[in-house]
Amino acid sequence: MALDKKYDFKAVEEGRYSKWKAAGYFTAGDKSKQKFSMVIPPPNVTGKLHIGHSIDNTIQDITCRYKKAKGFDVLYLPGVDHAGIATQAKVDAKLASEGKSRFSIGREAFMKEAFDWKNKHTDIIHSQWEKMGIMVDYSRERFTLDEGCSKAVNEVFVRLYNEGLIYQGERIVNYDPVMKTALSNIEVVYKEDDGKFFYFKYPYADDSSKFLTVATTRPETMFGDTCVVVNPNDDRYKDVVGKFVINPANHEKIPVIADEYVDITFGTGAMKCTPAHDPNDFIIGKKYNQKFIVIMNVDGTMKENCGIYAGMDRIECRNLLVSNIEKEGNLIKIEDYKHQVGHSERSDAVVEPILSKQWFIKMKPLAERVLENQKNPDTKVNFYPARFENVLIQWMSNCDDWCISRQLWWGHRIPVYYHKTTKKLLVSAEKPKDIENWTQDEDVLDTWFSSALWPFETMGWPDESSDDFKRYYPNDVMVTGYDIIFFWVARMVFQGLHFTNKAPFKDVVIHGIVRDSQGRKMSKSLGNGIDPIDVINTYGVDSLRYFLATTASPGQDMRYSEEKVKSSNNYLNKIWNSARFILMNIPENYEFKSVDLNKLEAVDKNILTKLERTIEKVTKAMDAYDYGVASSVLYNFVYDDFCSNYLEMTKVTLKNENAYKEGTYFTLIKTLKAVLMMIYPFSPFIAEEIYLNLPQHLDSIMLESYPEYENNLLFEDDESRVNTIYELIEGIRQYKVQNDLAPNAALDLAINSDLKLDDLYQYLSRFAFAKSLTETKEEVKGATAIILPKVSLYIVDGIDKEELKNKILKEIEVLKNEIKRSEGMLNNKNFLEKAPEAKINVEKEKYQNFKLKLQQLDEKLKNL
RNA sequence: GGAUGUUUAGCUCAGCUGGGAGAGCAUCGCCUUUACACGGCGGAGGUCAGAGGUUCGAGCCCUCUAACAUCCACCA
Repeated sequence: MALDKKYDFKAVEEGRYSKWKAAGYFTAGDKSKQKFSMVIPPPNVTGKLHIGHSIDNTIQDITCRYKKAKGFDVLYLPGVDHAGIATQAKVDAKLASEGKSRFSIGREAFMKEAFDWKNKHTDIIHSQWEKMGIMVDYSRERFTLDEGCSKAVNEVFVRLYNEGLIYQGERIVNYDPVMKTALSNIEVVYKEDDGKFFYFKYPYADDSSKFLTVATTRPETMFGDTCVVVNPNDDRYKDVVGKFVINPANHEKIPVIADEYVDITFGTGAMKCTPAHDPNDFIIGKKYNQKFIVIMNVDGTMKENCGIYAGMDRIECRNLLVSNIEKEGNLIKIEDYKHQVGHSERSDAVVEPILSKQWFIKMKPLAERVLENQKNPDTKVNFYPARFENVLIQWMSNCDDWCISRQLWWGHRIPVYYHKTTKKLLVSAEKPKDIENWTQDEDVLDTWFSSALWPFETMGWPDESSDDFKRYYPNDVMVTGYDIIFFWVARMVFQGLHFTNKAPFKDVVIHGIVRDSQGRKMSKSLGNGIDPIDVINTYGVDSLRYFLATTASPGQDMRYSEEKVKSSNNYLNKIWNSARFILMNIPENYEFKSVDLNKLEAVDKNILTKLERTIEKVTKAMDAYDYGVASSVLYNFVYDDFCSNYLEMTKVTLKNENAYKEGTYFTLIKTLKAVLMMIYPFSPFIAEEIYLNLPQHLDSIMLESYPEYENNLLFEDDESRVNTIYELIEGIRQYKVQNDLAPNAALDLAINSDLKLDDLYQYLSRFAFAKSLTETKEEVKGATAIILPKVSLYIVDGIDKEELKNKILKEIEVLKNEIKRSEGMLNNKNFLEKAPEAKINVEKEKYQNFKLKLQQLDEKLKNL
């Protein structure tokens, strides 16, 4: 078999994935091996996958393919997330475009719509996984709303409730008036908005000629005000504390109280207090036994207790109220004011803090368990890079209780039932038998509630005796972006510890996000997103994967760069062509078998030695999830050692009748195979295609083992002798360029060396166009010398000019500086005492070489 | 206000536990040599943000400063 002249990624990738899948290579379950498991972060069923998913999946798949090649039974478990708010927003929008709403069609019909949506998008996601080439085990695919996950969710809810860790409470929560649901604190994103600061007169109740000035950004909440608060140390207001003022919005009498919370220097130092619509005011309200007056509906319209404003939208109300207060002469001024305003992460609506009854998880005991666990080196979760552990610890150290109820339809219904007549509350995983007497809680759970259980609910939990749970839990690694540590990683860790007594995974590998070429975040509004499918169609998935895995260092953001994708493609083409060369040069029916290592040619020993070192370094980096380092070590080996040096050399040995060619064939195939295995996790398609053209291949590279480091293949003497040849060739080439000689100018050479340089002339004539090579025991006068440790090579003709003299002078200058530096070090007592001996010896050797070279250059200069 | 990250060649970025700075792209010169022009050979280009300090030795460790970025918490 022979490879095509050009690496055609389309031909290479076409149909390959379905063959792998059909052959069952993605299915875990080989009990003879040690297990390695990971779950995919389930993508939302809201749309198609973007390049952020691509980097995530690429790193996961590299990890899995590497581990599989290293002999593990790998489980890479796929699935999708129902994505409560996000999906419901999409389905709501679809219904709206058809002139319908979820309320007009009812819960059942809505759920059908939503499931249709989910199915359609799951299909899209599947086709994208296929395009990305990820080896997920479809036989174990899960969905966060499937039966097993629902069972796990109910179990967790009930147990946490019974343990007192879930409670129902009336508290200020962030309300999204567009989606009409409560949100957790981390679903609120703060943005700087242009707002207004309104200054109002609050006349004294007993003397309308006097007033307090109170400033606010949200005048519409004044209907819920119960008092005005000033700082007790604020001299301006000492006399008014304890008196009453008139709320200019509704003309009600409210007291002025004093509390140190108020910042004297901010605004006017007098703050209106709305206990039901502001978290800080809520605390003050509790402290001073205030009423909690809710004045806004969940859709952002004003309640009946707002007089003429009842039913108005909050902003409409604000505008009208301000102008009415102005008419009454109580508006002092309006200032422009930039401030941070909370927006809903999903709908972007300005969130309203509203007092409402919701379900919460009590975080403190759960978080403390996480913090405790991180102190134990044996059971802690290891972050790569390590600094991200701080993000977890910091958040766990001071997080608020988690509001888990959502006023949505798409999600896990809260397993709480209210008795129709007795009003008794029942928390139960199973529906009550006399369901007709009960009403189930209308709310669903936060999506992240089920996501938090993902690492174990997908493996059979709560049935801890299930095969997969016993074998594959806990997971070995979790790969995800840093933007999701709070939302997901932290919650998986505390739920895992609480319910399985184990951290859900040993390692967490954190990666950054892909930005556009200018470093901006990709977003719909900017329209700067890169569709991975477009990249795959242009450059192939192997190039995209290589690019994504190798462009950024761990945890760091990266910029999308088409040039780099292209250069990844060039690299793969290079590997393709090196393979093509090798396959062209081994005999037709060559059988790959071991050979007599002692008889190997020096150039073969040289590359085998370098290969072993490469395997060692690459493996070490792969084990540390450091794919950037692994790939660059391999890259340098492939380009410099393998292609530029070794393959060129074999052009000589393969034509040499006396050479041990069996050894060269062996070395060629062994090295190529190792290179393929090392590139395979990154770019599996091209690796497979070439692999299947090797002699004695298995059915697929997916069945092949990763190369092991073998120290019986280290031939250090031969390695350094051959390196000397490479250096001589390089020196002659430089000489030609510097002396304006044609690259193929023929030269007479003389050599003085103790080294056994096998077939040196062959190599020099082939790669440096040597006309002759003679041995000499002394310096050749008037010739240019290439001086290496233990070798001097003289270029006898091609003679000098003034330029050459200048060059020598320059070289002498450089050498003198080196010698000065070296002498400085070697004369430094501290260095000699404190530096490691090996380092000192290296420096001494360098020094000797410098001296020798200088002496020879001086000679040469004299002879000119 | 708290925290983290970044600052290295024209551009985008590597640089592992401190021991004389690398890659890709771009650029210059030469080469169509039967693996590859998606290439080969050779070159040019860096006070490693700044200032101190530790060390025999600092891009790397410590302190401070500056710019940029991100996250968390936020005063009505």
